[in-house]
Amino acid sequence: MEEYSEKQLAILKVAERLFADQGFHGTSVRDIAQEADVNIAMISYYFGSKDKLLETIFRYRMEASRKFINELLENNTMEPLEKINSLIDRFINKMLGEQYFQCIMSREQLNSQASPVRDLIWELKGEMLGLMQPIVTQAQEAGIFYKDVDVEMLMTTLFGTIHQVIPAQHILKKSAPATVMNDDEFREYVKKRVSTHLKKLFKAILTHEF
Amino acid sequence: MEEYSEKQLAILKVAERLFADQGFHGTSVRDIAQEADVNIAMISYYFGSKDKLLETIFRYRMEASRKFINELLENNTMEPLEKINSLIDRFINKMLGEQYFQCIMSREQLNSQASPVRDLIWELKGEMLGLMQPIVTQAQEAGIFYKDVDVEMLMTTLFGTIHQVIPAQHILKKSAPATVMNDDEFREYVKKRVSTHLKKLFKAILTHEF
DNA sequence: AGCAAAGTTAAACAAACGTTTAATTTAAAC
DNA sequence: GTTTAAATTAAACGTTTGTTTAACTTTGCT
Repeated sequence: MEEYSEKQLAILKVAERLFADQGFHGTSVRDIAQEADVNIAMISYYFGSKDKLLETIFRYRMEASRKFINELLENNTMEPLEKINSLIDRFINKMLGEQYFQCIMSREQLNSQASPVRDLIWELKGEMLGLMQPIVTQAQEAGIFYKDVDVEMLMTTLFGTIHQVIPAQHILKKSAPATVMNDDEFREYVKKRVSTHLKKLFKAILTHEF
Repeated sequence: MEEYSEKQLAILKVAERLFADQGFHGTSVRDIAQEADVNIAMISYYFGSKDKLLETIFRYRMEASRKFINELLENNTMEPLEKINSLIDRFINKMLGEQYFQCIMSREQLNSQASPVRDLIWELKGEMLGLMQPIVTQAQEAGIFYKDVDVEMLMTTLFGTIHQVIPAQHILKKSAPATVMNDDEFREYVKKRVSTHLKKLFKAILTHEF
């Protein structure tokens, strides 16, 4: 658990945005330095290398994700379906709230070559699966959820849908209702739409009710 | 509709694999030339530039996708749900059959900067949506499908799930049944698993039956 | 004030990048 | 067999890449 100076945070923030928008190899350290308004040498000075800068971004975000997971583990008073719905909403909020990082994840998980970053990704995904699995299993044993469900694939659908929505937002704007929207309103509109869709999907497949 | 020589096809094939595995900017023309066993200059000679090489790959694959779409449009004798199921299976087959290209699409659709390639992607996605939309609408009007369904989001789920499965295959191998599998058997196993999952999901949400 | 460490800078580094050149070989046409 | 165009090559092109250097400034401590 390290702390970062303002300047370091500025670099991390700019780098995250540029890596998301143009890819890791599509972004030069000079681009980052210029937009963050620091000297090029500071990136190596602070983070060691461009690779380690990416790794730092990952560890930074993943630490937050771990906390996020642990918080979710504490909700014990809810009904199974309420738990699932809460989980869906929290996932949507989390992932759409850090879209730049999610873009980087989308990209990096495609790399065929093994790397520390790729390992971190699948480690985290495993933990997320471990979050939903027991809820479903428990509800299945209690006879509340239907037995014949592939939870791993359901998690894949959850991730996949949200990851697909992130770059699709340009398009969703066109099919949105004609009412004028500022950025915040549109963000809420998207969240609501994904949330409604995923909750319906999960409820239907898990409980066979509507 | 152009034709390509063997050497050109060799370059396209190698480039597609490398772009998928390491990203566009992560792959050098020297890498491509070496693996395709041609001189570096041939790439500029044939395709003009590295950018146009990527664009060529896209146009090549997209032409096939267009044909694919037109074939799907001709199935008129089936029941609505059969049509959907057939569509799901064909999508899975298509996309898992060209995984390298789908990886490139996954990456390129994240680019924030406008480009010919990005336009092509969303154009194609629109066409795919236009493929499912009328089937659903027609069945809704006939009272066979439930009214309250967000087809655009459903299509997002379809794409998202499959796009998420492609890089997740390493992991799926671990949770696969212990029976020994060669590559072809595993590929079939994955297809079957995704297919079963998606069909259940679509049937539940569209018909409210199981 | 004086000193040591940390922070910051412009400049330079070698390596890798995409692309082009000019020379040579191959193939096809007459 | 000669000619013309296409294919292929090794080498060089000028940039850009990530990283390092060495000089300089700021900061914090005694």
